[in-house]
Amino acid sequence: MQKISDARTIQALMHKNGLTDIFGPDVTGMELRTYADREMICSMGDTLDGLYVLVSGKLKVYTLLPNGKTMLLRFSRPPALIGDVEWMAQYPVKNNVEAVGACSLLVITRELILEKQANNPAFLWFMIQNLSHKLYTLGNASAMNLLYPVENRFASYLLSLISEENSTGQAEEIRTSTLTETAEMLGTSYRHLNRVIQRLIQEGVLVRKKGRLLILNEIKLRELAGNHLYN
Amino acid sequence: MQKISDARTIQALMHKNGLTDIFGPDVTGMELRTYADREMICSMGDTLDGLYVLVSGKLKVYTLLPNGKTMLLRFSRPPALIGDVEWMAQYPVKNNVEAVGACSLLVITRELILEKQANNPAFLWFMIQNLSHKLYTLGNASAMNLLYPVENRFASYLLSLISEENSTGQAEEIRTSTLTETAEMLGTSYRHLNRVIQRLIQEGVLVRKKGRLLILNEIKLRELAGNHLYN
DNA sequence: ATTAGAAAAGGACATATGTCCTATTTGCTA
DNA sequence: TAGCAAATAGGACATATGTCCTTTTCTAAT
Repeated sequence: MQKISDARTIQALMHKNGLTDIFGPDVTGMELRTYADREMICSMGDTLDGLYVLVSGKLKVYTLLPNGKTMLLRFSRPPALIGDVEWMAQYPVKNNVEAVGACSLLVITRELILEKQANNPAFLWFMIQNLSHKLYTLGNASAMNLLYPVENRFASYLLSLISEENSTGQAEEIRTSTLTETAEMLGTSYRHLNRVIQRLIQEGVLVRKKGRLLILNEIKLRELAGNHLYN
Repeated sequence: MQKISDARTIQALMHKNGLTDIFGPDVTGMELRTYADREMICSMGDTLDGLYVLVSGKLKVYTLLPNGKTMLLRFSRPPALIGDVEWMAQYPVKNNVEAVGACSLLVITRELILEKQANNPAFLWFMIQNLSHKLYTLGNASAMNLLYPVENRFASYLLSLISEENSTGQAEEIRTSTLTETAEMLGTSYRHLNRVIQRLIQEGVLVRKKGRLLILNEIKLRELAGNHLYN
């Protein structure tokens, strides 16, 4: 993780992400942090030092279950807030947030929030809209998790991870976890996930290549994914 | 549903539920509505005319899935907000909210919110804390739905429904749905729910009596429920 | 008391998934 | 290049759950 203090860069990102309308044009106390692939933005048990706004890249958000396993909550893309639930309502951090590829986040420090924004209706509305959106999408994901079997959910997971197509017209999985970790996050066993992968290979939807999964039939995969559970 | 306009009653309930601190002492534009058992507070597709605050009784909140089935989201007890997600972020109503027993709700009308509260930081903070709490508990419920089999989830469901113990020391299920509806809301089949009930009867946890389920071993039921999924 | 419809109960068979374990492959380090 | 640990793959057996259907019980109306 690297901190960047260049005020012009920060100002430009704020403007680009509509944050100037909320915080006003002359705000100070904002930081820009960049993270490398797989770097943790925050982990369970952490105390957050502010709110984080994802302004570029993608994040994987997952939680730890009582049985020690993990469970994927969502992938986040800009603009997304990290830490709003825990910080505002003063709950302990219970989700892990991990960079998928390089990411940049603006950090709204605690002082900025407490001293200047706690009574700013524009900022509070921003929070409300963000929380409502998360509640809405988590409700959808929760329903789909209960309703759909692993095949559909894995299809959605893959679609959340594919890189741009290479020159052969195929999309390639961005490997962010081992298959064991992926199985855990999808709430299934490694054994069963492998059955699902095997079946998708037999159906010509996927192919293994050098330890990666290539998507041969993206249309079919989207069909299987239905509503994107993890977006 | 009955509307009650007595200002003294409304003022007393506001004070009792801490709403005077938020809205101020001289607020007008609030309504009190009482609902009978099984009456709908709102249904999918409705347009809400304000925010609802549950001040007495209990509500069952469930959603409709793409396959036409329902799924239980939570039981709500006072103080709980209804309609905050949909109204604030202008999403369509996608949950059904149904009274379990007699209920009373204060309705904060649209005019009151738009004209007097939209820039009231105390009110906005109230919203934020409510949304954060819902997000936190839905995340827990989502995880448990994925992690625990029907037996545990049904145990939690029953514990959310029991009335006070009768003189024989047993708790009795408040029947709010047919078993078919209950199975749907728990995301399982009627057949499987009946297997689970059969097993719990064989284990001496439950007994059937005149079409109702009596809880014989509440300790065991709480053990099975673990974290209360639906509270 | 009877009847009809709804709700409940459960058989039979199927699929989805979990657990436990062994074998093979891959990747990294020396 | 070799060795070792981790990751991957899959067999065998088990449990959880779904689907489809028939039978039984319950409830409400007459």
